[in-house]
Amino acid sequence: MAQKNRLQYIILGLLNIGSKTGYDLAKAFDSDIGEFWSANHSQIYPLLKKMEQDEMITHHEIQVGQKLVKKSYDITDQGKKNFHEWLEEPSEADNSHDEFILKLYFIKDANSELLEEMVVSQLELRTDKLSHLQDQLADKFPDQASQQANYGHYCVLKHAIQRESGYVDWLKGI
Amino acid sequence: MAQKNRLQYIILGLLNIGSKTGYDLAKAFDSDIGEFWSANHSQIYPLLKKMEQDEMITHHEIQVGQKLVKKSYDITDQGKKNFHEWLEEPSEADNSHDEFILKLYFIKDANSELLEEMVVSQLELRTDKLSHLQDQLADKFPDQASQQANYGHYCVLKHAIQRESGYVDWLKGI
DNA sequence: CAAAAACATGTAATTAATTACATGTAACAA
DNA sequence: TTGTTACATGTAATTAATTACATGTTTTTG
Repeated sequence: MAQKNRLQYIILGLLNIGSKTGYDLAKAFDSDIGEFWSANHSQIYPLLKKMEQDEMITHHEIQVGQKLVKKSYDITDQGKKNFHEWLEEPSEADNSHDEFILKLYFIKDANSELLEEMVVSQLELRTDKLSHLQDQLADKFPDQASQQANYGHYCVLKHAIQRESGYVDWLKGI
Repeated sequence: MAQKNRLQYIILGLLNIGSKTGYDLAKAFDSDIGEFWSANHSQIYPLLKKMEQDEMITHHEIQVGQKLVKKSYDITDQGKKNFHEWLEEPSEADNSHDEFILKLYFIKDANSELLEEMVVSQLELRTDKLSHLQDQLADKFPDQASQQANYGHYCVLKHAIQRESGYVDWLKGI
């Protein structure tokens, strides 16, 4: 395996909401999901083909206008099973692509038990990370002189702390 | 071009600070830089080779112990030029890999004019984005019912706003 | 009605990135 | 001294992702 192929799960999640074309899926990355993930149509169309081979999804054709036939994709039972297994897996606290946010996006029910579990474990992960960052700050930039000496690095660390701290606050509010 | 190959600039930035081995560079992604970027040694070593061919860097060998010879890399004038050109380019407000943070990390001087410019343009970009997100929230989740109906999506949008808002505050503090 | 924008679907070429494979040295601690 | 951890450097195989190429239809707007 080279990567977790999370795009696959995003597609499953989106199709779990309802039937969609490749174009619809691609569009989702221009708005909502684009907030924390990106994908191009040239990545989506081949993946849809592969996912259909793997029996995660199927498609039906829709006649539109005189000539155009579009493919609308649907999630299969196997696809739903895979999607839910992914949701239940622990999420890494990656700095770039945030898998937790990604999973959260697909939780509909505010009172879901899964949501509760997800938030608790993520909160643990993030508070650990925050205290680690705070240790680093104290260690590397103990005084004003050291802060000024490497201002960019100092700012970035401050930013990471603020981000993590905001993240923790937000998690607590869920 | 398939991507911006920002790893190249990170390496230039790190070598601009001082001579380093491939191992040193790889280690940087376990601590500081790991906060907002990732790279493996298997990506770094081949890239170092390529960058040396492109005359961005050179290396000298260091005898250590009885047998081991390590390669310590240095940035060339051309490399420095390229690095500074990158710093001066506008940074995208990507959601995953944050190029602005990346550049900031390499700014030493708190009173640098470049820093001032960078912050101003990034602030503009980010405030625009924030207001766009706030519009989205008002549009998609106007009442409690809509928030509950799609709680995960609501949380994610709230998170994006909180993140952007924190980002803007942090930028203002630089 | 004509033009433009949005819809719709793909492939090809290239580059980026991960995981796994592969090997060996040096320093340090028990 | 022996085992473990950290240092050190690569390659190979695979997958992920971007950019560019390619084409055509439908809907909307002026």
